[in-house]
Amino acid sequence: MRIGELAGRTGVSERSLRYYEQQGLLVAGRTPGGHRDYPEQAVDRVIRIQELFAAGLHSRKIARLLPCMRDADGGPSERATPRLVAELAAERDRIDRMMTQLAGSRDVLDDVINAASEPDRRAAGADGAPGEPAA
Amino acid sequence: MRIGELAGRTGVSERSLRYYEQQGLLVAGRTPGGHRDYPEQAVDRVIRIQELFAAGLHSRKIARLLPCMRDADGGPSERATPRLVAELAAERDRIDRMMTQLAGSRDVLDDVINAASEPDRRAAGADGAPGEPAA
DNA sequence: GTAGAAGTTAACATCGGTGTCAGTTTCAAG
DNA sequence: CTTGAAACTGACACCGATGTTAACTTCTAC
Repeated sequence: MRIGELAGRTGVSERSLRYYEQQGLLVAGRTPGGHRDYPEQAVDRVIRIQELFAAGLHSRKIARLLPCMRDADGGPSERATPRLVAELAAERDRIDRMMTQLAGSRDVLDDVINAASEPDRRAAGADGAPGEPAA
Repeated sequence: MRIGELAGRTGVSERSLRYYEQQGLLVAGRTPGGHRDYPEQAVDRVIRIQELFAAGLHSRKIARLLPCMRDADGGPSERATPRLVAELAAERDRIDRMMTQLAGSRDVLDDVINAASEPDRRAAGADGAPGEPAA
């Protein structure tokens, strides 16, 4: 498929797809005229790349990681070097910590959102019971 | 406490603490000489701010959010406007999606890490059974 | 009082993925 | 062939939290 279709199906801009290729994250065939031609599996790969970016990995690390992960495409799947394994373990721990933080922030947001639609307890207790007995 | 101590206790650089104040996220008293003087609760607040940054919120939105969240300090806690609530709900949904993505990426990393320490199954099945029967 | 640690302001740099514009070329359909 | 959509390359801009440096002031302990 061509870059426009891949962009549409993944939600990733053409600009980014070209950037991924430049960084060695994505390989594309070429038509005789020089247009990129992507295989079907590129869709999954692009989504994976996006997820890894979202997880805070940099393109260089992703580039080293990609050949080691066997996705559905069943590629050769290299073995990660001890050095890379150590780096990835650190990344994974960082991601774990980030998930914990995200959960905390999400709860904070929920709290504020819920408080905004509560009936108004100005000087009421923390419970959800109806407000102070009218005088 | 002074900025150095706050930085040490929160793990946030002095630079960032001053930036937080500039953005209206953090209030500090001043000594007669102009040095910042933080209350004890600043520690919790800074950690919250860091979490919200990690969650992808921008300083401006955090600045609007902060007066609406009642933390342990039991501040007045304003009520969020409908507009803000809508924005925060969007942020929360985004955070939820991000958590899902993070979990996916973490699993990918675990996969690669584990594969690197596996016994070697070159042409073996997907199961963990001992390799091919010797000839 | 004095020295050195710690704090202050201001300005500039960085990082890296992405947006955008410009000028050219290719593709596909009439 | 022609024409308009789509793709190509290359360059520049941006965002925004944080690092860093510089020149100066305040605090603290002797």
